[in-house]
Amino acid sequence: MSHRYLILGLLTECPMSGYDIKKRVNFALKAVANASYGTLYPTLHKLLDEGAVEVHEIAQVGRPSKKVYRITERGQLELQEWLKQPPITDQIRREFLLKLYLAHDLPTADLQAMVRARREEVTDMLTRLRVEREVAQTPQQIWIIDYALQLGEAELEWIRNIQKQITTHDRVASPA
Amino acid sequence: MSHRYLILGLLTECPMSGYDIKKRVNFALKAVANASYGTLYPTLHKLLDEGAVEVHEIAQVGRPSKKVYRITERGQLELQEWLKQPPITDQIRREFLLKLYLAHDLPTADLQAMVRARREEVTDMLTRLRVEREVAQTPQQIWIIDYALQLGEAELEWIRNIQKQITTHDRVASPA
DNA sequence: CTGCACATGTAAGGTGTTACATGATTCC
DNA sequence: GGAATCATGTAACACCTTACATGTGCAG
Repeated sequence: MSHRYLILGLLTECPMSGYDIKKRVNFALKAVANASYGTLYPTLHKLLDEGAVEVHEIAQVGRPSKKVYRITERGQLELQEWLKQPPITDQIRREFLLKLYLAHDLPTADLQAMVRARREEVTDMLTRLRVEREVAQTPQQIWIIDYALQLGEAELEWIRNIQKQITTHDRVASPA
Repeated sequence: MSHRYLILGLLTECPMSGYDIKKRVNFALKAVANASYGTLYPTLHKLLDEGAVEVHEIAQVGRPSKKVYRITERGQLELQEWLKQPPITDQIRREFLLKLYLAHDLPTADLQAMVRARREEVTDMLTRLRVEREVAQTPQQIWIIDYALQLGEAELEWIRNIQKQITTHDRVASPA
């Protein structure tokens, strides 16, 4: 349901096509949201049916014509209503954590490899985020990136701790 | 798909009924997973069909008979295979963050209320987690709780920062 | 000439939640 | 008497991803 409001929210910034919305989500919000065409286009059609957006088809030379959607007053009201509702509390879901929990009888070396892989993944993510932070334009965008950075750093610290525990409770595999 | 392995993994600890599995998930894993009966029972039936688990019905006095599921060798092999696969990287999804991002033209007071509410939510969560940490029994359970604690504390710090920014860029509503 | 960016869409399938249905016992 | 705990299950629906289908122009 919140894809609906994601779209309405982005159309508040400026009118856009479905294709543009996807790029925008991948640029400014990829740390916390995503939108596939399979969701995006049907949702736009539905919003159109309900009068929350309106559309203007724009012909282009050398490339397919685009449908630019603009939010209506009605859509804006609906968005404001939603924003005023208390947000739902999303669960932390990490397949990585589930595996770690269930991995009690996996060989220690495998467990260490898993944790090491996750550490690298988080490190890479942090690097990417720091680059993105430089090019971010609005305070809101920076908030989102800082959120992801803060969580990533926290996870790294947690991982270092786990690694100490795994190393000490059993023999160590040669580090990669 | 990972509910399947969550169930297999818990049945590795000891044979259980569907009802028991739910309690166990809510106890040891509620920070990172959940299991509704609507998923649990159909998944158990499927695992039974495929020979990954076996069942023994146990009659009880004064309450419904229970079906105790036990993992088979085949189920254990499947679980080990899955554990060896690299975990998928789950996205951070927070409706709260999305609202914050989209709330640029919401009145400052509303924005502040939203952030304050989130702060309280996280604070409460941390309190609950610290209690749970005391009663946790295995290192794995403590890992999970520590993960949630670490992230929660990171979010709190981030929130304090956001609050400073919101306060300064506009007049302040009277604090609650 | 291969692949990417532009641009829109549909269909099938997987995954999961909520609500409903049933029914005994125990605690307040 | 009402609510919670024990215990199992189904059905309807919401939601989302993947893969497919289509087609042009430009850069390497």
